[in-house]
Amino acid sequence: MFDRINTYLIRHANLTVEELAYFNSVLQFKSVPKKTILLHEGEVCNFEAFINKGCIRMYYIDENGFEVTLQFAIEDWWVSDIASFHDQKPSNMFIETLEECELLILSPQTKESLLSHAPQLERMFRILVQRNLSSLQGRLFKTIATSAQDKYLDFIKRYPTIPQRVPQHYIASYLGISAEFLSKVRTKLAKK
Amino acid sequence: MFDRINTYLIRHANLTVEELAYFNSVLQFKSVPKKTILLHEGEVCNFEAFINKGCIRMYYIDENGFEVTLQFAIEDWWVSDIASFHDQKPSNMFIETLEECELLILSPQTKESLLSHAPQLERMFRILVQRNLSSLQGRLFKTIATSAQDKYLDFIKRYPTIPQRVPQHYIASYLGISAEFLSKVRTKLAKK
DNA sequence: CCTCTTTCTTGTCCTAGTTCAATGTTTCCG
DNA sequence: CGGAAACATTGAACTAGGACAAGAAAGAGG
Repeated sequence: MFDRINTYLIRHANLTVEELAYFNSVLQFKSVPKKTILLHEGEVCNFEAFINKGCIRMYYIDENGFEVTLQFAIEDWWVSDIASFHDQKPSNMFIETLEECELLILSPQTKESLLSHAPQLERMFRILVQRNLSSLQGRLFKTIATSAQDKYLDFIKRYPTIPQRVPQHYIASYLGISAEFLSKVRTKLAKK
Repeated sequence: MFDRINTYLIRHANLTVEELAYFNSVLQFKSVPKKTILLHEGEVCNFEAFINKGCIRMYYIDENGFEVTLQFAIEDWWVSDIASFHDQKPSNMFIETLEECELLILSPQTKESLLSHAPQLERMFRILVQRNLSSLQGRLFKTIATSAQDKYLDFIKRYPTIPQRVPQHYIASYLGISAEFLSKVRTKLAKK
């Protein structure tokens, strides 16, 4: 049950055996069915979840019901609305399982106590957020600067396993194009 | 010379007088003329700079010379390509002064020693990055989901002082629209 | 195995925003 | 002060991608 996260933690932080055990002991295991909304707009996000198994989508919805997928997350990813989690303020996004999921969950309190037990985890979490930021920066650039086709090609290259796991119209909403247009892009690509 | 950053540090971290003094002692002050490129694509970013005075722009350029402004930064902001700074790998962005600037600079080494002297700064930097991430998430959403006009209105509301300080076509490149179209949006708005 | 729902495709028409080019306006610096 | 850059505006022609509609495929769950 903790194999996956322990491999992850050993790779990303320098923990003693005791710290690792403590980390495991504060995690809450949760098995969640497909299509469960883990966080609803307006709610305060009270989890930071490590995905042991499954696939999750984070997304925004605007006043007109228009959806934008912020992120797909699969095994070995952490999922949370950090802003909402950290400041305990209402979120403006949704987080939803796309498959049946096994999650290992930190609450604000357990995270706090974890950080005081093993302060070097501050560093791990900081680096995690930094990588996230940096990849989002690159994504914003591509979103603005490239054509729908190039964005799609880039996506399947970057996340080759995702297209097999999630409906195509979610990918469109990640790329910032309509589902119909993505379909057209794909048929055009297939003809080559 | 350190007034501004000390006010900032007192607000964002819990430092003793000695820690604050140490922080000041490792900062390198640098006065930089207008239109200076602080970081060029391909270079490793070796600074994290606090803006004491002035205005800075971070941007990407693609193969066709198309520019995307990632961020404007003014007084009290930290500027850096964290990914490049942290991993000491080549950057793919540019950082350029738009006005004459006064900067207070951390190098990778001084930051490291700072963090070992005052570990609670880990937290401050983590939160800094988190806020950044979260505002970038919101921006990506708006970039994808809203019209040019709404993006512009949102921008001037969010950053009311920036339009007075930076050329309009840079704002267009921040919003992800052409300079010409921004001009049209503005004249349309003015007619109301 | 069948049915209901979700997802995907294809076509037509339409529009927000682009590109290009020309002109006007500032700014800044020698 | 004057002239060259840099910046902003405007218009005309064009296009990438959107919206809508209708049908085809494909799951999934009883």
